[in-house]
Amino acid sequence: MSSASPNEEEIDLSRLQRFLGYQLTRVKVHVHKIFLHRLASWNLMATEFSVLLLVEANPGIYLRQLGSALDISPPNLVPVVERLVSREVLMRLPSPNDRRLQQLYLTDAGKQLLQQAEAEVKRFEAALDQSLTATERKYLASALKKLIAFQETD
Amino acid sequence: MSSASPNEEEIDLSRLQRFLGYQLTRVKVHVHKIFLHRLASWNLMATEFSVLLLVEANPGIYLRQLGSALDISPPNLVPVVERLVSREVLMRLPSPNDRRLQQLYLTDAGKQLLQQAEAEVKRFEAALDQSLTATERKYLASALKKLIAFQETD
DNA sequence: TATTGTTATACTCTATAACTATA
DNA sequence: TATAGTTATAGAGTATAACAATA
Repeated sequence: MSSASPNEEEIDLSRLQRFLGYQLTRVKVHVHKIFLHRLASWNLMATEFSVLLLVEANPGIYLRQLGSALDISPPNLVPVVERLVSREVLMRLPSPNDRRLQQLYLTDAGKQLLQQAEAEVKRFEAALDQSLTATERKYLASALKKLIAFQETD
Repeated sequence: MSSASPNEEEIDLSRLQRFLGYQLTRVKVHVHKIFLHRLASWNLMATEFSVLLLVEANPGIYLRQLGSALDISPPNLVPVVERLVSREVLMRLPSPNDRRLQQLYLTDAGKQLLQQAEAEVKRFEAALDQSLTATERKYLASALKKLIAFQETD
């Protein structure tokens, strides 16, 4: 054959791959896809899983607290909470002290859902961990901690 | 004061923070935000920057090749390419051998834009690198390489 | 038949402004 | 006035089905 299929030809990715930002994006997208596939049985997205986990760890948390913990603005968090309330895994109860506030709690169904989903996530995380050496895990953790604290200098 | 503002109260993030997938997502989002802010002067988004870089590194590349290199499906890549063509930084030329194919090239304006943007990205990447130790850089790189190759076992 | 690029569509995520009800 | 939650809206990313032109 004189002309191969375009997809089989060699593409030079080196100029892009040397950027840490590019690597982080690719890894996040890749890991996120497998994560979603694992959670698909419970019809949960990553954000929804995080919301359930944080509400169980912090019963009575307010929407704004949840949003700042997850870096999601209140307008963007409302539909997520709304979906979970509709599924009856999350409850919104008005705060007795301040009627502007809504306190969030898991329902019994929500606790059961989270228990199963978290077990699956832990299996996934164990597999991820096992793909790395102890040294890689150690310095990956410290590097990620520094990168999350990275701020612009100018 | 007997009741503090909700946002000032302590939220327990520990159950979430121990997950590598959560850490990766948070770091990616954080670094991506600063990256976008740096590129804002050139009115470029991360995907657009990647497209320009890959096209310059691979003149005449086809849309499908570009898409598989960036893990973006053809329907989702078309509007990105369209925007860049409208800005006259990217050119689409029909392939002489196969009239279904469109070969992509940078215009002179595109080359100039990329040169400035890439210099800015390199400054950003240098600052990122400087926030890490040599050991962290080394094992972060090898860990990310393994994670991008991670596949589901079942 | 199979493939490239494209159109259409829908859903999620993100970002901003403005509204309501409470304080 | 200030704040919590909400509504509305728009842009960007992601996913799938289907189409026309070409091979």
